[in-house]
Amino acid sequence: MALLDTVVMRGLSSQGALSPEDKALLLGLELSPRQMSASEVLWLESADADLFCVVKEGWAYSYRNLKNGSKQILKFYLPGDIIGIRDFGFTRRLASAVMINEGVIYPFSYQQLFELFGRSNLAVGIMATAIRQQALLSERLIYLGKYAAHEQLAHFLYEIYLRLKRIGAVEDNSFLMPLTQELISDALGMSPVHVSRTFSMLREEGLVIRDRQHVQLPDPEALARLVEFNDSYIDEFLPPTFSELLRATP
Amino acid sequence: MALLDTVVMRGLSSQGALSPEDKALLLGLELSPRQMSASEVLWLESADADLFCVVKEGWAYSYRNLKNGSKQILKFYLPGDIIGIRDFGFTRRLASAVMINEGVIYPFSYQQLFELFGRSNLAVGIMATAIRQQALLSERLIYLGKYAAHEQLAHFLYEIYLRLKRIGAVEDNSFLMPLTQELISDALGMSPVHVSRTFSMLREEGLVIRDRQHVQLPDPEALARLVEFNDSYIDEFLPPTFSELLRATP
DNA sequence: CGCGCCTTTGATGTCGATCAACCTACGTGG
DNA sequence: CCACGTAGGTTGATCGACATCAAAGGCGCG
Repeated sequence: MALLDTVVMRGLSSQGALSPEDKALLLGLELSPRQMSASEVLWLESADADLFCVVKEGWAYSYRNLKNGSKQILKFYLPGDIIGIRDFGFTRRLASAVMINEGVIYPFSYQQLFELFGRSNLAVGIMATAIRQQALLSERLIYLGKYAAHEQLAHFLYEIYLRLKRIGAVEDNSFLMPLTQELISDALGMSPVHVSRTFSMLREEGLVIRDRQHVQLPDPEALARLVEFNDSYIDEFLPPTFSELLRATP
Repeated sequence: MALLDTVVMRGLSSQGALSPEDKALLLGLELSPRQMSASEVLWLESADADLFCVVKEGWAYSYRNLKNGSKQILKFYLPGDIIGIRDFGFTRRLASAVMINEGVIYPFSYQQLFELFGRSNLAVGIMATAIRQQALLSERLIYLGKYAAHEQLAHFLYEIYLRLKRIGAVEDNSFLMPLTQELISDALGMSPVHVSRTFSMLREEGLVIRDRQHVQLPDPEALARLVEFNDSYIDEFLPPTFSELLRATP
């Protein structure tokens, strides 16, 4: 359970890239769920790094505290995401991780991952997960660099929209987003007030309707055009050629 | 040759985490060098992704073109770095990659990587490389978010300094940096003029002396303090516990 | 020597930060 | 059931960091 629920593993599986033994190995991990309350801390920056977490229910985020007292959010984690991959290969956490609302997570240790690495196909899956995270980070970086606030926010919302859509959490172009404007401001590196103004701007243009946690994108395509969104880095699981290579390699 | 020259693999090797067979496998890859001229393109955004490149000599960078005509540089690659890991797991390149000055690279295909994945220890090494890149990206993201121009530039220079130092390319606190201010501006998301002004500011404070490609940091520690640099994400190769786990796992 | 690339310096404009007040929804306890 | 407190959100006024435009000063190279 749980690791197979991961976004990437589901993709691998649906492409027939996982052998029965691979699946058995994943299932054999025997992860035990842990109930988390809102704002509960998974770990703090520079704590010892020794495990990952698969998010089953709820949202979480990772962040770093800054000198000036504010913080920079690196990523929001939705159900199906793996938290902690960033720190794999380091002795200590590079960022803190905290739940946003209540939820359920499945922790699993580095040691368990090592066992999976014995099977090359799974190594590829884990690797792909890590790379995908990096892709999300790159996109954010690009938008932080030279884009105006409304473009950043639009891009951010569209990313969330796509990620929720692929786990079936979007209906009628609307979804639940348990984020305060302050959290969003910490992610986009702007002030909370400006996030508010920017939401107003997008509302007036008919692109985003938001009431507390309810968000609706009346015309997602228009939004995508505004931000020139290249969805491949979210929609794609693994390239077709990979599945072939994986089946070919013993 | 070449893959063993990689920063991470050298780290792994020095910790005794690579078995003789691992090393043999790496050496057996038989990579052939390719001479590159300045500004030569490795690949363009959305080209088919099918290989990596180990940088042997010279500098390179990856970037994305933006709507407004400018570009965002994602990363500068120095000798010992691997270019293209970001795209592994995607069918197409997420960013273009270009040489800065002339140099030598060793291309190797995805297929060759798959063969390495059969050996779990090597999978871990590759994985660690990818994660490390992500860490660099995270740091940049943090600095783009809420920091002033002089802090960003200081952070950028100190990162380059550390990376060059670990490959032995720093002498007397000074090094060669074949970057124009325009390239730096594209990386930091600010205007070229402001990069110039910011360099002046750092010079007046006695933190950075720059003449064309020659950069000297009279007091690296002062710079590190200014940016609260946490070098673990560059200095560290693999945590000691990893080496144990790797030796333990068959 | 003279052309181009890189860099520097000055003047002006603007996007978003900051400070501050107010408003709304919601939960708590009297 | 209402009074109140608190967290989140909106709106206005002011200010500053950086962008942009423009011109001029090195430095290397053909």
